[in-house]
Amino acid sequence: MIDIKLLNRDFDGVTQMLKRRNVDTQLLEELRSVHQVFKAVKQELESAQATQNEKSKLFGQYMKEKKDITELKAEVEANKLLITQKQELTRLEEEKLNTILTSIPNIPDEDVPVGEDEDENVEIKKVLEPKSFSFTPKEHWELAENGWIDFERGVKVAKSRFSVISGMGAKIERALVNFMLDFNAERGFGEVSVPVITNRASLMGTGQLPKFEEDLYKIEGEELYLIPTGEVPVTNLFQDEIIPLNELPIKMTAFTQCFRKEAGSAGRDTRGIIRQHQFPKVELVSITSAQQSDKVFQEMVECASDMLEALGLPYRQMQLCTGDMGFSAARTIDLEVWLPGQATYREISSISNTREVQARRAKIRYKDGKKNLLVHTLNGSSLAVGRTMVAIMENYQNENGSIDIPEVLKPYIK
RNA sequence: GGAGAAGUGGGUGAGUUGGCUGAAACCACAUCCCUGCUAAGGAUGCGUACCCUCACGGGUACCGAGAGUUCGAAUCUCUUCUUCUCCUCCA
Repeated sequence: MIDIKLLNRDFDGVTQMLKRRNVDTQLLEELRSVHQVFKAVKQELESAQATQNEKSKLFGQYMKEKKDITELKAEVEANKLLITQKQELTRLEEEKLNTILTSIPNIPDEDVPVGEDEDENVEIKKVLEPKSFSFTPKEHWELAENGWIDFERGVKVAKSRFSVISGMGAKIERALVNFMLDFNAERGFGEVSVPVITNRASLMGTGQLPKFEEDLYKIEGEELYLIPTGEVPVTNLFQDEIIPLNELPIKMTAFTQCFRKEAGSAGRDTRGIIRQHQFPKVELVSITSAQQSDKVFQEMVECASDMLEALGLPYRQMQLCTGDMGFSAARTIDLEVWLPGQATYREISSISNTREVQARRAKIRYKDGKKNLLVHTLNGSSLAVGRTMVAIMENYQNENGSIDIPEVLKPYIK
């Protein structure tokens, strides 16, 4: 949700910035005019309410002084009607306002490259040379014949895009989670364990709702949803709070399962566990002041990057262009890991600074002296665990189909 | 799941025969004064959001949430959520 005051103050500037994300200028014009109408109507409402308060006070006086109240009563009654009308009007305008407001994506940072889609993302750097194989490297689902991943049984107990990890695969998955959490802890990210089901308010707070409902699993009969990412519960931990400045930045890490319907992804990545309805992920979330946010963003990018390096997985950093960024993000850096089986880099982490956008929705503020300011919220995967396992399988495979285990994971595997 | 009790500002906690209470008091906190030594005393300020105003200042809403009764509700009614206690149940 963008800052409506900023839009009013600098309409052309905001319009320019949002144009880079293909937001229709006309929509912004409409937003501005709806806001004007809303303010006007609300003011009329408030002045009618002020009258009502005044007259009601008089009423008490008259009663005490035993004065005649029939005239006053008539006035007050008429005014009451007016209030009801204005209330209805105000409600309608506010609804319109919110509908537009919640449908506008975040303003990209000025230095974010403009582009249509992922083809125009900009590579920042490549780290670690993909190793060359003396044989044709297999894809992870072929390697999974070693028993690490059981696709059929996943489908049996649930449906397609679910799988079962077993044996050494399961041990590695668990080792990865522990390794990641420890790694993050060392860099100052405090561990939290949170609900994987959240309410509507939380999903509104981080921007998944109202626009992306079709990709969420909803609990039948309740206003509850399975989380599509740990970002939702962790960020919303501070929903509606005012945090003292000296407690910032708050840096957290959490391991959760994530659930996505993958609506609109039919036919993509149908083999393997790259795209599942349920997947484990270790998440990083930070809550910072405006001044801290760039620095912490960098720390998060480094944290995830160094983790890949520690695991010995070749990757590249990509700066997403305006067209490829998520709805709430002002800037995003994706980490893409090298998959020898596919001979391509695939997303394994995505780190975003949403600036004030989520904070405004979730009402997360901090107190700087006497002022209450919106925090900046940042989130990023500290690697998707499933995809990390895929990367390990493919990068550490031997010709006979066996898979070596990265050094850093060995202490975690008994 | 069943039966009771309760939900007020950062905290404790008044207010529940409806109007003068957005809300006493105390604590905490902030600034200033006094004092002078590791403590104390005094003054003032101290919720959130939106709107009007260059500013001083003013308006509206909010006493868990939503709806209702009323000229007027923190105070009455209904719904709902949460917490606590007692059962029941359970990893």
